[in-house]
Amino acid sequence: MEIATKYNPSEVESKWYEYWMKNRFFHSEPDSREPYTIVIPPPNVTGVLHMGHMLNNTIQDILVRRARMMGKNACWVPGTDHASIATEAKVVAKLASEGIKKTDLTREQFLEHAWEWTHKHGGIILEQLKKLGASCDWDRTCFTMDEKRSESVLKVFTDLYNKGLIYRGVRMINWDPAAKTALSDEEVNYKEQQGKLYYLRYKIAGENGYAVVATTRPETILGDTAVCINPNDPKNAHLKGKKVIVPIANREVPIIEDDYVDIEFGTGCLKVTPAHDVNDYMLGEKYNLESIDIFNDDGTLNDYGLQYAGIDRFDVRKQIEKDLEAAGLMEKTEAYTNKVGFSERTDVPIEPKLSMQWFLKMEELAKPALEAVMSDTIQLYPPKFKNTYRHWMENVKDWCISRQLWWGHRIPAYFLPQGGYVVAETPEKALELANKIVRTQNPESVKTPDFKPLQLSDLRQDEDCLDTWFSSWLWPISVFDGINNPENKDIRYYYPTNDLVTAPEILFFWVARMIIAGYEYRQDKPFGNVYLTGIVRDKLGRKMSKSLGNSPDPLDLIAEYGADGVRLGMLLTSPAGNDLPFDNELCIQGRNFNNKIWNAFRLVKGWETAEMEQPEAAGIACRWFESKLQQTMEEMNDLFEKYRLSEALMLVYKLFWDEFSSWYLEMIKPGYQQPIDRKTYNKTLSFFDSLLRLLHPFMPFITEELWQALSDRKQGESIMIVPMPEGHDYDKDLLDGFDLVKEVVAGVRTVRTQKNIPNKDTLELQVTGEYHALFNPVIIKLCNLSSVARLAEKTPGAISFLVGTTEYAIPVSNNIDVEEELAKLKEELIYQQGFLDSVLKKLNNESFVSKAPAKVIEIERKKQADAESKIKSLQESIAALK
RNA sequence: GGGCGUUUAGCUCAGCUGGUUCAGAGCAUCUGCCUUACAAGCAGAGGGUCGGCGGUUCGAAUCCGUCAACGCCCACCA
Repeated sequence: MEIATKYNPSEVESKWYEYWMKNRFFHSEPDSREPYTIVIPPPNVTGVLHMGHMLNNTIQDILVRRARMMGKNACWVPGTDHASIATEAKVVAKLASEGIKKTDLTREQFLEHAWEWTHKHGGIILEQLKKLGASCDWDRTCFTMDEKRSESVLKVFTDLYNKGLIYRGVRMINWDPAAKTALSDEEVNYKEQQGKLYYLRYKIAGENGYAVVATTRPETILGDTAVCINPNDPKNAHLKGKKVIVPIANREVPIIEDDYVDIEFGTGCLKVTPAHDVNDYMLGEKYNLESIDIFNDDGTLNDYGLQYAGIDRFDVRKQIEKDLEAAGLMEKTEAYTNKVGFSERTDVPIEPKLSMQWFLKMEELAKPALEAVMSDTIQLYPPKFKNTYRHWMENVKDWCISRQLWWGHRIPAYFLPQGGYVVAETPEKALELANKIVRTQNPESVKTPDFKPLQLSDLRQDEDCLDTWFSSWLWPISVFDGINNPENKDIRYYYPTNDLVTAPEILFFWVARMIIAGYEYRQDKPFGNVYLTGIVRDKLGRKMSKSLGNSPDPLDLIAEYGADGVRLGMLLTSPAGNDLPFDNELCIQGRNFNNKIWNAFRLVKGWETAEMEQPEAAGIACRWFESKLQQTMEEMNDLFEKYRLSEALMLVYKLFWDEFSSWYLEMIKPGYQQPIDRKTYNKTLSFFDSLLRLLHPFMPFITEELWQALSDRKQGESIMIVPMPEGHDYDKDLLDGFDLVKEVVAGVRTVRTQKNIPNKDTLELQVTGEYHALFNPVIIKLCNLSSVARLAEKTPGAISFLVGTTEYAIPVSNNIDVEEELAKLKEELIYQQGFLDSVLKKLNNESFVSKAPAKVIEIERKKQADAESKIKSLQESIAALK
């Protein structure tokens, strides 16, 4: 059979993915086995796969595939997020490109466009995940805004409202006067702005003096309802208890005192405009100040703007500066740089604006969630995030859950014509509640003949949507329909899930809130472990982003290096929580490893077998590799438990490349065109099988391809559903002994390289000192020796090296460079003597001998003896050469 | 401004409660090889005063203090 010398991933990947799908290997149903569950962090429904997804989903797939092979009933639930802000922004942009403004559409029309967009672009990302090899249970694919998830969200909202945890309140939001919409904090970009700091004079009521106030926004004075000083500020103490006149508005406002004011800033005197500044709003709340909104939605001034009404805020600023100067109320201006928030969408400065929002009380809800992480009921990897988590949870603020958007779960609150509102899961239930209110409010009118109960059309549903996270926080429960049907068999079997793999940026937005929801709605954690990945960066350390254009297209990478190659590339250098500086170089390394495995397979499958005695070297090799395999598996299990996946990969990488390919296969390899004995051959196939299984979670495609070819497989068999190799005891002494063998072989090879002795020339190896003959056949084979001779004294002039305290020597017939050899030996001698000195220094130090534990002293004595023995042998060699 | 974290070879990282020759791994680099699985390979080699300073200790990459640089999260300066 001719097999290409290079592995070609594109030929095999789609074949095996289809095979897995056809055989429904990814699908899970509850059964008697132990479950292993992961829910995917749902990507934005209209998103495309980026490098962050690659990393994240590679890790999840590794965990799921491994769990499956460990005998668990593994279930990885995929899905997408409606991502209200991001998706709505995309739809708005798409409509804009067609000349349609959102404001020209009704809500229903807009949603039609949004759904159309979602159906067209939604799920592309899930198809892309298949290229990566993701073994998701696609039958369970969910969407945060599909029917069951929507029902869950409304149910939870209603429930929390009924528990008194949801309330309405006024809050500052970011208003985009160009788009006439509210923006989330994430959609605001702060930029440094060159501006002015204006010092304005507010006349003190009934006196001649002025209070001088520093501001960057003189146009907002029309909304001023107080001036604030710090109570500990001596220079403004004379203002205490006074009132001042706001310029132009000529409104008398009080001087209030609060230590929020920075004495050092400006004049230490702050104008308070509760309607247009977040901090001022808080002062307004605290001191019960009036709030005067002076802006229209488009950023022009309203009637409170007096003569400036109808003019844009920035034009007013210029005008008011002149007018104040003219009135002698402008003390001075200074150049000033401050940060101004700009709309990500329209790039105009945002305007803080007060608006009525819905909130969720967090304090009580957060308690069990904090406790769960602090007590390690839920483990964070890496654990350093525990601190961050605690800090946030201890200072948790109420969650503003409303968004001024159309794309999302509409808030199930219904306003009654006569005022007030009801909250219910459906309009019908809302109507029922509303009529109940009507009846209790007005028991008499109900009895009159012309009483008409409220109709659905009388109710006006709240216009706002819920924050996207208000649906995704239910994800681990809602994907199993555990909100709507709390006792169904899926939720009871799969919940709590095992591992969550996500980015640290959303630890609070998402992870913390899922934990909260888990305890509130299942009285249990949503997952046991949280693996926090790093950020994928480019070579220059920049975050990969679309705007920078520095992110490679994952699908191009897969086409170039194969999915397995890219998976390895992602994982080779990414311990949990660390950023991943991505470089194509890593994929090349991954691809090369694929090729290495491929070629090892070619070698093994190319052998003919014959009935013959197993060579001694092969027998030793089998015993040794058996132990090496066991040892590595033990170490891998340990690393997986600690979620140190990169290290686990590196371990199996070295096991295959170094131990198996470079050592084991070289030891058992038959001579050219010679057959191999059947015993060794079968053992080798079984090793290969084990190695493929260990590698499968990391590189599913090539391992399936080779596993299928390793022996005759039946239809429906697959490496992804066979068990991981069983671990058992191994021979530690054998492994230690072999480590010495490696050093001996390396020593001989070094001699060959240095003396330019071709491999085909047979050499004799002489040994003086402690030595086990067990490995002789192996050493003879690997080094092409004629014999290993145990001698009291080596041949004079032979080239020697030390392994431990044993001296090895190779007699060479000619061209030995005595000077060079002497120099080498002398250098070694100097090192050993230096080492001996440092050991003796320790041993002669009385405080060391008296204070150090006996065991440590014992080790030092051993070092001394070894060094002395080495020195003796080196001195003998030097003498012999001379 | 508040909190957290990082700093070990050219790069990315490992080094657990201080003590086996502890200064490591992979990649990259250099040298020699197209040796009958693999040049996407094989064999060999070089490379770090463990960020600086100070302290504790018989002994510090490891513990403590301090300084510096970098990163992240949260809040935001009128």
